[in-house]
Amino acid sequence: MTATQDTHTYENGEKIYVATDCIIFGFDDGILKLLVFERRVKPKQGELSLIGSFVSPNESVTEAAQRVLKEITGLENIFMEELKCYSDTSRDDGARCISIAQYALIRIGEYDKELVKKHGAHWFEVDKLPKLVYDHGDMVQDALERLKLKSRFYPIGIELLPKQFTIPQLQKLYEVIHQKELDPRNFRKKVLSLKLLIPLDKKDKSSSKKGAYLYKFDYKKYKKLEEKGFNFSIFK
Amino acid sequence: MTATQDTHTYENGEKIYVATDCIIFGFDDGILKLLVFERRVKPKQGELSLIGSFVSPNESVTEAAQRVLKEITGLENIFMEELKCYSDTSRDDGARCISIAQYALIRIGEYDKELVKKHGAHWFEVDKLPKLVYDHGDMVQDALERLKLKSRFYPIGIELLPKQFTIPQLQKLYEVIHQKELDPRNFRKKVLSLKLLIPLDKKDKSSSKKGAYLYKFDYKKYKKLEEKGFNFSIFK
DNA sequence: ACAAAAGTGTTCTGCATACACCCATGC
DNA sequence: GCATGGGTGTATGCAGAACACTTTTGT
Repeated sequence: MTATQDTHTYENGEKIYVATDCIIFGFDDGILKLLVFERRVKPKQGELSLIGSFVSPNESVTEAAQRVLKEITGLENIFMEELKCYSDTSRDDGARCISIAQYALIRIGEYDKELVKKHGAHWFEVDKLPKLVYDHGDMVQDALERLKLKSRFYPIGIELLPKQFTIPQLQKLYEVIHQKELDPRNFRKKVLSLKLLIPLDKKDKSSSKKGAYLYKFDYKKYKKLEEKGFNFSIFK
Repeated sequence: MTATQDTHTYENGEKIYVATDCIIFGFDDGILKLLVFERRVKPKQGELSLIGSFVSPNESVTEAAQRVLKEITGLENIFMEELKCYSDTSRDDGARCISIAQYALIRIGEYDKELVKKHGAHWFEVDKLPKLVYDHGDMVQDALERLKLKSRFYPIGIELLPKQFTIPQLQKLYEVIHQKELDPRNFRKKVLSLKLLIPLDKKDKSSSKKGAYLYKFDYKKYKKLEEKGFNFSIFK
């Protein structure tokens, strides 16, 4: 047993492999999807896994995750947050390895399709997800829970929508994340009352004949409000 | 750069020291306290740090934290939750080391005083906290934020109170955590309306002449409600 | 003309807020 | 008998929940 007093002396420490795995969510026309990756090499060749990497000695865990994300999707500066650390001794069948999982929310229209294809990654609907290797399935479940919780109080769902979006689109997103139907009148009222959507006087006609007004999210205003301790909740 | 496809092949992985640090909160008669530890050995001898340990190859991070907590306080089966991973390359001045911080909430009357003394640990009031080594100060700030957030929606504050407690005690706890005065009538009404406190027909006279009724928290009932997706919030 | 989705307004109810007084007891 | 903290009740307002109809336009 490593004696408590000895942290930061290193003598009693043994090194461990440290990895990060990314749970990459996308929202495609009413459906929540996950970017997973088909393993091309042994072990577990042909099986599905999250996209991950070892953390190298000259980068933080966050940097490692950002590197991975860029490598696969070409995207930078996107929403990504630490989920939790997976460290069961039995989680892996090789050497001892812990993984700090991160979940990312991307706009599904914006990633680099060539890169994704090149790496053998595919989008799967979250509710039709096949088995993933090791504890990656748990990671996805935990990430879904987190998304559900966090999106109630923080506008992170916005990161999954195109920069310009309609209110029905936003509603559908919340319905999918929370697996719950919402009343369109009350939803609209609540969302608009927050005064965080900027109307654009443009319509999106892709999903109806009448067309729905486009909005964009007022990041600046939200940031100011957040600093003042502002807090909202979409449902009770 | 570690290629993404190679996770779980280990060839490209380099090992890193993995530690865990515990942010141990206690609530002592209206004051929120933190258990910190005076370093007896070099480096940083005499400075204050959180209690931590390296994670050994045959234990999970959680197990390591539980081991540390037991070693220092004698306590087992207490509330502890992962906070986050601290992994900046510059966070330490020795070898590369990441730390997965965990915060724990203990009943300050129940720990083993001999053990704590033996290890050179002391309680400090959180708002009079001296400088801690490395990024431990950040960890404490982050833990306080988390405690604030989580205690609004989950009854984790209970873990800081004696098993039998009064409503004024509970209120004081919330006031300290949220740094906000609460109306005693409304607080009482809200708390009792949840029907999660079992009245004990006993009074605690330690803080008033009249004495205040003692209650205990109905863990079983809460667990059932939680499974059904029940959700409360102490404030708006 | 009609189907399909977008958009609008009102009522009701419950919960958070604000607020003032009596109670029990040790000193 | 008085100071100290504990305990109770009520009025108000706001925000969430429930709910039905009109608008636009492509076909």
